[in-house]
Amino acid sequence: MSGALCQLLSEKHPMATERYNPRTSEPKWQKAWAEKKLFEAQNDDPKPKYYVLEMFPYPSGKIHIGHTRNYTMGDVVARYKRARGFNVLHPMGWDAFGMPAENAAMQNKVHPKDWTYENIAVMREQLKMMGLSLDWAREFATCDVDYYHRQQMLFLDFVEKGLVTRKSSKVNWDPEDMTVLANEQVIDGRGWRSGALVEQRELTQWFFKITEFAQDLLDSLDRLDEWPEKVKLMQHNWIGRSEGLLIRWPLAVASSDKIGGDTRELEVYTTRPDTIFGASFMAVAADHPLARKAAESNVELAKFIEEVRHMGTSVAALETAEKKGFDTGIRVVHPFDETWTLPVYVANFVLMEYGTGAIFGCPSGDQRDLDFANKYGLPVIPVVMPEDADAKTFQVIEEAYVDDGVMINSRFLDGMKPEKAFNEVAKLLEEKTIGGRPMAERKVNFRLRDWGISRQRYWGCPIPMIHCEACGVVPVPKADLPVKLPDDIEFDRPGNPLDRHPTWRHVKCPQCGRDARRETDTMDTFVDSSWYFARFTAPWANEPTEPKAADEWLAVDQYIGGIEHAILHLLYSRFFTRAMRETGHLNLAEPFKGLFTQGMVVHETYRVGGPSNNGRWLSPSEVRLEDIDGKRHAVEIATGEEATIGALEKMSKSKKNTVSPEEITDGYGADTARWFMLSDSPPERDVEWTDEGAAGAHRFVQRVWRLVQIAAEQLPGVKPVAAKDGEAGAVSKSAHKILKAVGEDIEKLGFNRAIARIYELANVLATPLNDVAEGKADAALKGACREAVEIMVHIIAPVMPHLAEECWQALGGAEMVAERPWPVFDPALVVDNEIVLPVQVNGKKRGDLTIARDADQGAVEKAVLALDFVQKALEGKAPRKVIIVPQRIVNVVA
RNA sequence: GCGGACGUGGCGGAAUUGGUAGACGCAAGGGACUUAAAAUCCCUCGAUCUCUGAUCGUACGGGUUCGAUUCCCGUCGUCCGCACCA
Repeated sequence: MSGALCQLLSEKHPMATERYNPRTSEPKWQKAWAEKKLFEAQNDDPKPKYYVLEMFPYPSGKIHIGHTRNYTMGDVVARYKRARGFNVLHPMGWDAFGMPAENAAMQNKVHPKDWTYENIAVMREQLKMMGLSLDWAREFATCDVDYYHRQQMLFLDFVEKGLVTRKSSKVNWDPEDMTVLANEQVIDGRGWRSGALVEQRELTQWFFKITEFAQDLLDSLDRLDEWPEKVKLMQHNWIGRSEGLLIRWPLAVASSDKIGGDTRELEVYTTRPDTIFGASFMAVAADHPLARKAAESNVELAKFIEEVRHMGTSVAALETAEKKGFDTGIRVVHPFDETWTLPVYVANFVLMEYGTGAIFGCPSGDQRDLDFANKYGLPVIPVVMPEDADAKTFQVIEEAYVDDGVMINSRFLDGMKPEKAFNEVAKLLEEKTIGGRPMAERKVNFRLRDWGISRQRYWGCPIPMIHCEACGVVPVPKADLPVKLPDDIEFDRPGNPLDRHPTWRHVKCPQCGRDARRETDTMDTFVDSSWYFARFTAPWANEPTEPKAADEWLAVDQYIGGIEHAILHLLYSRFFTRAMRETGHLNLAEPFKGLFTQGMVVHETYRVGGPSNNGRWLSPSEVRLEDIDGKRHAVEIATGEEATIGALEKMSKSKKNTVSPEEITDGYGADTARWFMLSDSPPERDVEWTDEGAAGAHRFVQRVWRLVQIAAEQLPGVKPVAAKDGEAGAVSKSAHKILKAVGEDIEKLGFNRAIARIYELANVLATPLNDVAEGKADAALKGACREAVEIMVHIIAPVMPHLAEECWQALGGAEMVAERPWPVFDPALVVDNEIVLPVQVNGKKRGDLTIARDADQGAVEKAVLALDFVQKALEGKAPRKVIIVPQRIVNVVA
């Protein structure tokens, strides 16, 4: 910029520039929106529908900034879609059952109900301060009797349809507290409270038969084209369909006799029957019937099984533990060789839940089997080798060979490809018989297990079933619902308070009228969150849904939530929608049309007393950051002690690196917080909260306000008109290009890109608006500026709705921006007549070519070859090749 | 352990999905204005060198291509999920 212009800009404008004050503006507009009920969706609205939903929060006590980023994303979409003429449903609720309420009850002697509803009240106010365009009329909490009543109705309908079953499964048992522990409550194999060694226990529990939908849940993934590929892949792998062979290995006669003689075979599921000649051992789960049988006469083995049972139930714990086995002494006979017997081990890495709970180990073709074989001195026979290897010298010692290749050391299979060998083994074993059955059967197996929903806890939805000694398990009649949680409970002892309640569990059997007892298990909280999105479509309904409303609103057009829910919550919801379809509550299979998984908000951590485990964590507000010789230091304000700056981590209470929304809204206002959270970082990635970033965002708020004030004072009554040429034309072209880009970016949830474009528009407007203020603008520039400012106000509105309203009012707008349509760009203004083509020589950029947009390839080539830097590079020779990518780039190969 | 991602200046990131690497913002430095400060405005800002130019540069090492941040193979690092946290 020239010195003269600098001088002009520095001259004081005649008007006083008042700073924008969010503390007065934001509540004012929030009230105005609420009074007009702008965000309450009507089910009978004839406009096209759009359902945007963010995963609802657990009411842990306070909203933190991570929540608000999530909700702001949804809010931007909701406000944008509303402006585009959609009937938008954007509801909010509370995932309100769960363990933390019970923990609070035990620690602080608060009733889980009071604790939860108090938290909800606090968090609702926090959300309201953020200016989210939510339909609060549809709000509910999953712990509302009204909601779990309908969930019990759904449960009974599922029971009737045969979608519910009872079976035995394992839980983490804390022998000291006499209670069931969640996986997260098991730390290094011990109970988090008692410190006692946890053991596995079998309990009869309730399950939803999600496995009946396994194939459909898998196949339907292909049609979810608005889901991230990675989530679909994760679900694909989780469902884990495999085609394999069930092989029945005969027990050696001596072995069979040893364990009583009535067990004569070992059933094994394998996806690699082709490697059957590489087998060197069998391994069964610790709770496999054969293991138990063998342990009856083997004290050492019983001890080993006991040890395995102390590992906790989580797969991660099992698989990261050292691979261990114990030889049962039992031997099986090889299906293709009666003289070949193999040992049967009990192994800690074999899971009873998967397949048949027994495997055959082929060390050369599986790394885990190889490690196991090496540890216990079992033979390693390579049976598949790369096609170009030599069968005589090919060896497997430390590293298993798992790729495709050719069969070796496998008798009649030698030379085949593994796939053919698979079919050959299957065919031959299907023909053989054992105990009157074929020795092998082809079987499709899923890794997916049925969904265990029983929880031995108080704060959850009671399972509406009754146990009668005469009639068995009887459903509570629908007329007797809801089964309400009793309020008078004690948390003075661990365990489930429902179990020891004096009266609650006693009930008459609905069938025979005799004394019976209620089921005291409550449902997994994932059940609550598996259908809340459907309930939002008619939260007033007496039935779980109003099927018409559900079918009209669903699927959710845009669902937004954390990647941590990529598997369980989303898979369970997909199951639930199918089950609700079978029971007539709605009529679709897939609940979420578009899915977006956003990143977390992270913050540095600070601790004093060294980085070791005994350090003391400090919150950002307790720390002063200093810059010494370019190095950042953190000092505890209270003591002056130097604190260690730790890694960026997910905000958590334990590490005290949380930032609450009030810390920003109290100072800068909600719009600044919303703007900052969406700028810079792409929404799917984590965002680091920094004070500098928030301050920068706030500077922009004030900058927009200043620009609008100039326009409001200098351009009153000026008609907004786009210009085609000159300085005014440049303003209009930029404004329309940016308007177009911002719309496209929001559609793609590219909020950070949209924000970068809006910054550009503000930059573009700065000089012309100053010209206007200096009285140097002609009518065309005034009209163009007025139009561009109005565009700017509308495109900031989804992210900074309060500021937009204040600006629009200053510009003399009659209605609120929240009620106004999205501006329309002029297609003629978003294309340029001349384009600048980068010109490369041998793939390196050497200059530009400015040429008419519609110039044909020949004209482009001619113009490029005439450029002096191209001539110089060619040294008078003809180019070997000229690659012209239309509208993109030119590459001259010399 | 298994599964899934990510890695670009001092920092957050952009790059029309194979076509100008570093848009936009933050931080930093310099300047204007001011009695001064804040605020605001302007300029510079990947590295190196023989500095109006050239070379290198997108975690690291290879490969495919006229052209690679983008695709392929390998290595390293960070993060998420693993079924009773929500």
